[in-house]
Amino acid sequence: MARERSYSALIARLKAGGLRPTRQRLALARLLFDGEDRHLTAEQLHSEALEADVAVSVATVYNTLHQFTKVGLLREVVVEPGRSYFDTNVDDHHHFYFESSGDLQDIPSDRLQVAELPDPPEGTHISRVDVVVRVQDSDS
Amino acid sequence: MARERSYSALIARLKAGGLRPTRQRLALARLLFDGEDRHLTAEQLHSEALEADVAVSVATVYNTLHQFTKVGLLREVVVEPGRSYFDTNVDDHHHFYFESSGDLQDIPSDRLQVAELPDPPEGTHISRVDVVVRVQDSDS
DNA sequence: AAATAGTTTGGAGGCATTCTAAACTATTGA
DNA sequence: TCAATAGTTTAGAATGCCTCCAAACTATTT
Repeated sequence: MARERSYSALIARLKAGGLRPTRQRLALARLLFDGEDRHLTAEQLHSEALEADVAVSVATVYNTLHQFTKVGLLREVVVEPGRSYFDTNVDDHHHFYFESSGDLQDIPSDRLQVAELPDPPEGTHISRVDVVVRVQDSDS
Repeated sequence: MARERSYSALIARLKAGGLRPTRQRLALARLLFDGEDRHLTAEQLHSEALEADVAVSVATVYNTLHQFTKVGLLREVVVEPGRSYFDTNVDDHHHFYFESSGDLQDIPSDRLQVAELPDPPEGTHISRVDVVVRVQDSDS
C-alpha cells in the first residue's frame, strides 16, 4: 500500500466520519493504519507519536481514539481492568489474550464460531459478540 | 438453604482455600453467597456491607474479592474500562452485557456454544474462554 | 479576510484500585 | 492458658488511567 494513496484515503475516511483532517489526527491515523493490524493502548500510541516527532497531547490521543472508534475506524477491546486496547481491525473477529504479557492476537471469525446464540432479552438487540480466549504460558 | 448450614459451609470453603475465616471475610461471603448468583463491583459490595452494619474497609473489600477469586469462589468479569465485576457463579457460562445500564446477566453454557475453537499458540494453553454478548435497548 | 465552528492543549480533577506500615486477630505450640 | 507467630485489617496516601476545563489555536465557511 503506497503511502500517498493511503494518505489521501485516510483524509477521505476522516471526512466521511465528519472529522476534520487535522495534523494530529492524520499523524495518529498514519501510526495506526499504515501497516498491519494493531492492538494498542492510548499510552502506547502517545509514546509512538512522540518517538515519531509528532507533537500531540495525551488528551488529544484519547479524544482521537474515541472519535475514531465512534466513526468505525477502530474498535475498543476491554480485556483487563484499568486499561483499554484499541484494535485497528474492525472486521468481525475475536481475540487471544496472553495473560502473561498482556498482548492481544486476532482470531479471524472463520476460525471461531459462536453457535446457538440465545435470543437477547425482550426490548434489546445484540450490538456485538466478543469472544476472548485467555491463554497462559504452558509452564504456569 | 438454611443460614446455619451455609454459614459453616462458608467457613469450610474459606479454610479449604487457606483463608482464615475472619469476621470481615465471613460477612462479605454471606453477602455474596447467601442467595442467588450475583455480579457486583467492589464499590457495590462495600456499600452493601455498610448498609448491613458490617464495618469493613474498602481495602479489605478489594483484598477479599481478589482472594476469593484466587481460591475459586468468585470469577472476575471485565466488560467495561475502569471497573471490574465479580461473579458469584464460577461455573462455565457466559454473559449478556447491557450497555445502557451496565448490568450483567448470565448465559448458561448450554445456551451458547463456542465451536471450532482454534488451537492456542505454541507454548500456551487456554485458561478460559469469555463470551460477552453486548446488547443495546431496541430504540437506540 | 473575518466570522464560525471545530480542535488541541496543559494541567487540574476524578475515579477505581493498590500500596503501606502500623494496629489488630486468629492460630500454634509450649 | 498464654505468649509467639503468622496472617489480616485499616486509614490514608499513592498510583494509573482517563476525563474535564477553558483558553489558544486552526480549519472551514461566508
